[in-house]
Amino acid sequence: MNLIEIQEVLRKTVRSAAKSRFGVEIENIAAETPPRTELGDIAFPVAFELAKQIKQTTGEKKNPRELAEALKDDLESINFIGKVEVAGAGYLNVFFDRAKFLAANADADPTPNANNAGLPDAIKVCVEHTSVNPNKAAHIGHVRNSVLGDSFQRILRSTGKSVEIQNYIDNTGVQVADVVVGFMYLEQKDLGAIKALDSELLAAGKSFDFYCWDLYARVGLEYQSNAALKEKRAEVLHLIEEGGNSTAELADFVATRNVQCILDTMERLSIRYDLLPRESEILHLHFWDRAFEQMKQLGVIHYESEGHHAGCWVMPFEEHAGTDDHESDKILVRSNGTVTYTGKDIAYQMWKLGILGLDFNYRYFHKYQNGKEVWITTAEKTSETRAVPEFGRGETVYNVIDSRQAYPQDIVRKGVAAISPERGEKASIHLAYEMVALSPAAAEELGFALLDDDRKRPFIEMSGRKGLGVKADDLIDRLEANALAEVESRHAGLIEADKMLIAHQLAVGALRYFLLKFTRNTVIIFDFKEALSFEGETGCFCQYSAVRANSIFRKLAETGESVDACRSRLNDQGGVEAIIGTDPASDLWSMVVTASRLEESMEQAATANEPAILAKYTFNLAKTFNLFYHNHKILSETDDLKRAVLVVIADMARRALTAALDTLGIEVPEKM
RNA sequence: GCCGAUGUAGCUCAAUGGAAUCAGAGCGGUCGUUUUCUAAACGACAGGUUCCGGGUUCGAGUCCCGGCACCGGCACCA
Repeated sequence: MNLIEIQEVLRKTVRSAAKSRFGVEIENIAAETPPRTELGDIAFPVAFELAKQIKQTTGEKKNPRELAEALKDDLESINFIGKVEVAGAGYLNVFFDRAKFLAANADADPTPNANNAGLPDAIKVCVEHTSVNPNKAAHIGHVRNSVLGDSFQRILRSTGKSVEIQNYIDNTGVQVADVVVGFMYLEQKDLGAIKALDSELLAAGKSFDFYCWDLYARVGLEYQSNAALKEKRAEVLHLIEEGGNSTAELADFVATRNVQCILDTMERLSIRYDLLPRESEILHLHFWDRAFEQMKQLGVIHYESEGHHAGCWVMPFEEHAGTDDHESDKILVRSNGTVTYTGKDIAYQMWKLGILGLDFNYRYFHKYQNGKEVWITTAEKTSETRAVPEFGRGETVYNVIDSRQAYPQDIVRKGVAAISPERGEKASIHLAYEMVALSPAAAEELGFALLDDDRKRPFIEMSGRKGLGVKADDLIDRLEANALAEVESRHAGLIEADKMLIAHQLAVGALRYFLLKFTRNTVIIFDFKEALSFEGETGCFCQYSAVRANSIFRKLAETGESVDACRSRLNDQGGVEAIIGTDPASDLWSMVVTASRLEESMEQAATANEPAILAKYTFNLAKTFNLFYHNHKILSETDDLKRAVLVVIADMARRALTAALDTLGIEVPEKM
C-alpha cells in the first residue's frame, strides 16, 4: 500500500467509526499533513467536526479530545499503522509502521497513474496554451503562459488523463495586419521581397520573428502621426479575413513564419503541441453560423429591436462587470450583421467540447526532433496520406489565458453552458494567471527611457506594440551562456557538445522553475538577477540534488551493488526499524515520507489547477534530499543493513525527484 | 461608478479554517562547515502588530462586515 491508499483506508475507518460510535455521518474526512514530522505522518482534525455535529443534533457538548481518544483504537488496528496519538486540542496523529511502509514502498512507482494516460478509456481533456499572436517573437510573458500550460498538461497526464495540446493561432487578427501594413507600406515589400528578406535573415543567423518585433513597434509608432497609414490597417485586415487575395497570401506567409519561429522557441523549453487551430478556418468554415443557429434555436440569444443595442443579437449576462449604464447583455452579432470576437470564441469553445457539429480539416505541419507530430487546421480537405488523429471533443477544456481576460472567458463559459447544460460550466476552465511585468529598473536595463510617472509605478507592463519586453530567445541565450560558464569552471574536461547540453538543461530548468514557483495569481515582476540565478530556490537547485543522487548510484554500479539486493534485505524489519529510528524527527524517515508524497502533490496541483504546488513540493523534496545526503555517507557505510537502507531510501528519493522534475518539464543533467 | 484580484520578514514569495514554546522559504546580512557519493551544497543566528477596525469559531493570515492602499477589467474595438 502506498501513502494515498493508506490515507483512503484511514478515511473510511474514521467515517465508519464516527457512524458506529456516535451515529454521525461525515461526508468529507479531512486529512492533513502535520506541520512537522514529529507530529506524525497523517493527521485528522475530525474530532472537532464530530463535536460540532454532535452538539447540533443532540445539543450535548463533547470534548474533542475524548472523541479522538475513542477513535484512536479503530485506527491503530489498521495495517501499516504503527501508532496513533491524540494531540493538541483533539488531533488524531497517525504514525506509520516505518519498516513495513518502507519495505512495501521501496520500489513503488512514484507516479502510478501516469500509464493510464495511454489507455483507450482514459478521459480526454484539451489544454490550450501559448496562443501568441503570430506577428512577432514571444516574450517572457508569453513564456509564462506556455510553461504554465505545458506543466499543467504534464500534471494531468501524470494523473492519468489523456491530453491534447492546442496552440491557437490568431492569424487573421489586427496584430498580424499591423505587421503586414509595415511590410507593405513602410517597407514597400511584396511577398517575393519578404521571402528574400527571410532568406537573408536566415543566412545572417537572425530570425524573422525578431525582425517583425521591431517592425511591429515601428508601425505602432508611425500610427501615432500617420493617419493615412492607420487607415490602411482596416483595409488590410478586411483583405486578410476575406482570404483568396495577394494581401491574405502575404499575411499567411508572415503569420506562418512567425508560428514556426515561436514553435522553435518553445521547443527549446521542451514545449510541444498537438494541434494549431487557426482563426482563418474558424472564419472560412463558418463555425459561427453553426453556433448561431443552435443559440437561436435554444433561445440562448435574442434579437434586440430597440434601445442601445437595437439591431444586435445579444446574450443576457447577469453578472455585469462594469458599464455604468444598465446594459448587461453581451452583443454577439452587431447591428451590421458581423460577429464579435466573443461570438467566435463561443463557437470555437463548442468545437473543443465536441458540441458544435462541425470539424476542421487537418494537415500535418511539423515533426519535432523527438518524433512527435504537430498538425494544423485547413479549410479544404487535403490529400493527407497520414492517418489524421481525432482532435477536439474534450471532456474538459482548459484555456490558459491571462487573467485580464477573465470577463470574456466568463461569458464564453456561461454561453457554452447555456447551449449545453448537461456539460455545464464545469467543462470550461479558464486557467487564469497574472502577467509578467517589468520592474522600472528592468525596463531601463532594456534601454527604455521612462517618464517620471512610470518610475514611481510598482511595475511596467510589457507591450509588443511598443516593443517593450524581454524576448524569450534572448533570455534563454543569456541563461545558456551563464550556465555554460559555470559548467566550464567545474568540468573543463568535458567535450563541447556535452557542456552545451548541460548548459541548455540548466537554462531550461532555471527558466521553467522561475515561472512556476509563483502561484498563478501573483504578478511576476521580472528581475534579471532573480531570473538568472542558479542558487537557492531554483530549478538548478532541484537538478543538482538529482545529479548528486545519480552520482551515488553510478559509483554503486561500479562496485556491482544492486538496489534490488538492498531491497531484499528490508525483510529484517526489526533491524530496519532500529536504523530508521523511532525518533519522531528522524531525517531518514522524513526522507521516505517526503519522497512518498509525490502522487499526493500531483493530485493537489491537478485539483487546484496550480502547478506551483508541484514546484514547491519538488523544491522541498530536493532540500530534504540535500540534508539526507549531507548527513549520511552511503559509500563509506560499513554496516551492511544500514547501507542497504540508505541505498533504498536514496533510490526512492531520486526516482521521485526525477519524476517530479519531468512533470515540470525539467531534465536531470549527467553532471553538474 | 461597477466587477475581480492583491496587501504576510529589509526584498521576492509560500502557507487545503488547525498545532501544544516556533506564521514558513529563498534572496540579502552575520558566523561557521569540504583529508570528495559533499560547496550550484549544508548548519546556526538576526529579522513579523500577517494593511487597519470590528465579528463568527474550540481555533482566523485564511471566513463575514466596515475602512485604507495598490493592481487589473469594464466597446457594436479586435
